[in-house]
Amino acid sequence: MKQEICDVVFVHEDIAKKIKETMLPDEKLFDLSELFKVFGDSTRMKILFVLFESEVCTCDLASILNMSASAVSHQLALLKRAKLVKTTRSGKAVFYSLADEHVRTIISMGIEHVEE
Amino acid sequence: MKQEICDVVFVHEDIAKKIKETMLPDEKLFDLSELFKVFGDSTRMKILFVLFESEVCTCDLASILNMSASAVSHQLALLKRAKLVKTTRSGKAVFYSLADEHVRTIISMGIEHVEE
DNA sequence: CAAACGATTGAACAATTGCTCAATCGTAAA
DNA sequence: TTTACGATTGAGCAATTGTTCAATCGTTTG
Repeated sequence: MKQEICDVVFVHEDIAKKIKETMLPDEKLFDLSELFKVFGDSTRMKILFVLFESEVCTCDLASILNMSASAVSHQLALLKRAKLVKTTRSGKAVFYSLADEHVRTIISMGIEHVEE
Repeated sequence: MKQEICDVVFVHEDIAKKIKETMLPDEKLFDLSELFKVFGDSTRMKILFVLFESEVCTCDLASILNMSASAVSHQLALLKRAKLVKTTRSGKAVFYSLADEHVRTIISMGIEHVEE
């Protein structure tokens, strides 16, 4: 039925088949989009940018971004779940930093793109 | 010695000041997150991945992704607004392809990351 | 020990987002 | 011109998301 309705689908069915074969599994495409999603919020992007510059505590982040500690903490928890940041406790303060060079690379790349 | 207290806000005020100075303007950080946001949805990621492989029409995309043409078209419109894809009309069909090499690079990078 | 304080957490709420459905547009064939 | 069909669009709905608020945790200090 779909074949009758849309000749195009018919004409391109072999292409479609080839593409389906080279497609990454849905799960990987999902993971990939989930990764980008974490960078896709301006609050988190600001946080990441700050951490790109320096290791700071929740309190400082809240101050720098002019947000509540709670809001910042919620986003930090999310970033940590996504393994983009890591923590060190020092007394009452918890210091956050970027998890690895990979994260730095992604941020750098994004900045380059935006700076164009 | 990231030391005691959150007088912290006070103690780290100079750091905060420095960071604020090196911060990209909010607008750019916003644009940056908006860019990533487009990649941060699995439907759009699938579409982009298909276009990474080949130029295809809306109808083919719908077939390949097993989605309604309407749903696909909505996402394509969004991708076009973000200038990640471009179009060519050929008769009744509209063919979509990635807008430029930059987009390919971002996708490649993401795939590499996920393939690890 | 109790108080102070930075950080975290869960519930609730508003805003955003992605899909469906129905209507419509644009192009080509009858 | 009329019909067919791929594509697009807007309204509406459900799911998701980001923030606030209040309560609580963990550590240090009095």
